[in-house]
Amino acid sequence: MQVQVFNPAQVIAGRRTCMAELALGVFVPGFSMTFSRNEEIFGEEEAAEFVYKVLSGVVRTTRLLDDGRRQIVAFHMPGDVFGLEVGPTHRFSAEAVGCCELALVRRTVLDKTTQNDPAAWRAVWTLTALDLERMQDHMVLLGRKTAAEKVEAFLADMSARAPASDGVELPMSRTDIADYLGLTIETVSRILSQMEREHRIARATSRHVVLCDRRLLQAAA
Amino acid sequence: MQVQVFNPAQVIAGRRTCMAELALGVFVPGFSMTFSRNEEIFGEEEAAEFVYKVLSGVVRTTRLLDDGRRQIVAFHMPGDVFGLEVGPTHRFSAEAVGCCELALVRRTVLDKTTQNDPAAWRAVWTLTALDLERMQDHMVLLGRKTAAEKVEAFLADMSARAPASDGVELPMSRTDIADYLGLTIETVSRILSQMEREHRIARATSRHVVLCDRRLLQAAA
DNA sequence: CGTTGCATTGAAATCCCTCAAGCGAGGTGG
DNA sequence: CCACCTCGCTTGAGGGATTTCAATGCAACG
Repeated sequence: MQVQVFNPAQVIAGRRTCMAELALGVFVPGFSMTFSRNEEIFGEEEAAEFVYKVLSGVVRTTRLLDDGRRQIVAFHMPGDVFGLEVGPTHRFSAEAVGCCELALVRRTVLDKTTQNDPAAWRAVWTLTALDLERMQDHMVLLGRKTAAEKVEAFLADMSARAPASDGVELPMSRTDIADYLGLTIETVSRILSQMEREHRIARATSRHVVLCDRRLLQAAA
Repeated sequence: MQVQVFNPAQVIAGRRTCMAELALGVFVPGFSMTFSRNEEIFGEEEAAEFVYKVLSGVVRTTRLLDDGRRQIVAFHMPGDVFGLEVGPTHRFSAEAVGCCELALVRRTVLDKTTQNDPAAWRAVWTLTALDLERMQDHMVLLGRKTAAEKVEAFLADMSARAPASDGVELPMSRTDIADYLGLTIETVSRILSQMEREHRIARATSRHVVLCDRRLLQAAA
């Protein structure tokens, strides 16, 4: 997949300043930016200068192996914060799944905010800890679930996080889904087709899925 | 596997009070306890009353699926902290891999410490964030690596975290290794045998492995 | 010396991947 | 407006990595 590269230094001119509520009750000055489809937000090993919050659209964070194998570590939906690191550099890359708008906050600014504010620290910790919980759940999926179970869990999760008026609108490609679930695009496609044959889902378009199965809907709630 | 159950309320009598350095520079009053092989430290859904630090031995945290499939989320080595939750309950169970000694700190005591101390909060956040980093690395392994790569990565990791005088002393069973790597015991065993045939490792006993391969040793460092 | 638990090994089966082709929507240029 | 291309998705056939099932080995222990 072709990925455009974004260099923050060049684009600062196009920023719009704003106050971002990074976590519950923690407001910090930052600015917002838009990214187009597949545009790189930051890359692996890059200096972690900013913390990001999704205002609209979806972001994926990914890890690449030398031979091209890719694992999507997370999808970030509106309201989600990402890019906060312990060390000085990012440990994976982030790209816009579709066109999206982000709030950027300088790491140094965030540090200054939390320096004397335990409540702000608790809020930041909660963000990270909730992220950790999500990762742990996903590890069980990656390590111990079958392809069918993976896709079902994914649909249920997306249905909960990005509900459309009628069913789920999947913002990402089959390749993204596969790299998130540890599968191939073909397997994802086949399982969706089979679920449709069994009337457990219906498809308006390839990206718009309606959940019909009782169990799926329950898992989504 | 048979798992004994531990009920903290019954055992408080046997505790020894101590000051635990939960995170760098953060000392809190707690007490220490010992657990025997396969003894349950806490269970899924249980109230998260304590935070734990490994003093000696190894602990595994696991998630169980209804049909018995198991995923080991992490192994905790001496110095590691585990059991700290956002919500009121534990999200997985923890068991002693072998006989081990833990420091227990009441969650309420930790909360009181961090309440007015941003530095303590930063330390706690760092613990959680480093945990998150480890989980993210492990997700790539689970989702995108072959069985051979998984075992190699595991040996390298254990070699770095639990180095023996000569090679690696694996404290956990093949079942534990398999459930950590998303494989079966048979596959783990076969790959170790194959690595031995190729003189990439040597085995003193089934639990004591010596790394011979250049690449493995490099990965361990 | 039998039992028990853990580890290894083999043979067969299965799930998922790889390779390859076809399909359909959307965009571009003649 | 239609031919043509591209890109993402689907489908099929075959193969391979890993699991499953089953048996054996081996060390510790009573």
